[in-house]
Amino acid sequence: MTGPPTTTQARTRAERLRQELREEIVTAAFEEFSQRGYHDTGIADIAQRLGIGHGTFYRHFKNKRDILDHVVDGLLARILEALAAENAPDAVDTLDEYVEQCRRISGALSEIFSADPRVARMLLLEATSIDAELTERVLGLFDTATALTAAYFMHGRELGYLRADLDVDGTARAVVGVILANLLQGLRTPADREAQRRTADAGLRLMFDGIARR
Amino acid sequence: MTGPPTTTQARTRAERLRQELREEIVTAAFEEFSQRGYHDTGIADIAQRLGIGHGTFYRHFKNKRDILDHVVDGLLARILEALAAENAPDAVDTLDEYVEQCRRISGALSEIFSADPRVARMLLLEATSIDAELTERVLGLFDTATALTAAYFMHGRELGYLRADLDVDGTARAVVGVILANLLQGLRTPADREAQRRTADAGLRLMFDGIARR
DNA sequence: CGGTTCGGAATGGCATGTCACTTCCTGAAG
DNA sequence: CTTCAGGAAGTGACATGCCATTCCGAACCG
Repeated sequence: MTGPPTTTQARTRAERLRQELREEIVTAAFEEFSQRGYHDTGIADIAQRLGIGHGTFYRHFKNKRDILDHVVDGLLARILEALAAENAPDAVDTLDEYVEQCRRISGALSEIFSADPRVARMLLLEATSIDAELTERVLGLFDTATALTAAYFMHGRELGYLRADLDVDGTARAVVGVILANLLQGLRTPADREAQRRTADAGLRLMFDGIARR
Repeated sequence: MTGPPTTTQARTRAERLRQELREEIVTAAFEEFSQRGYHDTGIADIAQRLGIGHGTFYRHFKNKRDILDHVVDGLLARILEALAAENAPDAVDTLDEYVEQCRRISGALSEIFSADPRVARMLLLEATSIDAELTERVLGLFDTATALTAAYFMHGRELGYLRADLDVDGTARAVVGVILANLLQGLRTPADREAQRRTADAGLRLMFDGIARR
């Protein structure tokens, strides 16, 4: 009935140490995977980074694929948490409020992605090519983002501050594409935060006003 | 000085046959790589698909990585060709003409990507995780697309049919993101061409007019 | 018949996962 | 407070299987 606590506090000192090592392994694996790539990383590399024997690794994780899941779990959780925290389509009643809300979401995302380009590297470049199940989880994240966006659009269209003829679903997908463009910018110019901010701003402006002269 | 002809016509019958087989191998490799993934595909799989011994493979290509380059070369060439064929920023003098032009480009791209979802699979999901050089080539394609788009924007801003305060570069990146959204849609619903057309339309509309009520 | 191409058995190297052994920790008993 | 026993965690040599690549006898062409 108990089972080993995962995020919860561990009772005994030994348990706490064990838990700590587990997390260190996940972190080390993330670093190796996101930099060398999954296939070019050996269990030995992960172990060596921590100065442990690679046999020890297998005391904590079933196999290489298993830890990859844990790494991705952590990243997806962080992202979903950020999205969920800001999510409140019904609390937005005017265009200006929605712009503000989008800025908040944009900020929360760049908090995650700009702060560490390896996150985008891992999710966009690596995790999409391991197997169908993992690819599905990453693409599923995009679907989730699309759905969240679509909820805002639906609300805004009803309240009349968005175009009446807005194709909610198709446009939501396009907007997720704009977010993607920001992640790519983060991959291209990891150091240049300023460029990232400008791309984000341009994306937001495009989203609301388009490119045509009014 | 001669070197083996690649696209050119072959003199002798043997050379022609050899050239044909080369192309068949590239095609077979594309099919395997895009479906199973690069790492899960063995040279033997490619050879078997063609009913040749896998030793024969090495008569035509240096190694596994080598043929991957040829596969990607072919795909990139097709895409760049399509983009170059439609490219003519200076011939576009009004907003309507630019809309029309974008529709053409969008059409040319879906000609390639919607017709065969494996192209997007290969480039977006597989090719980004092999090594730095290949990743660079794929991301470089996005940069090229961004540059082409930016040229149109510059022109349109000068002629006054696009917003005067348009951030040319940042917005171009965002628009490439919208294109990316279309590719993802193609991956998600490969069979549903109608959904893809709707996403493309919504993307174009977003690009020109944004979501806000006018 | 030279020479060229084919094919698939053999090779080599490498990374994963196992296991028998060692080390360390902890809690209890003296 | 010290000692000790039991068990948990750590370790890295080793077994295993896999696959890219090589190589040489066979088939085939001209």
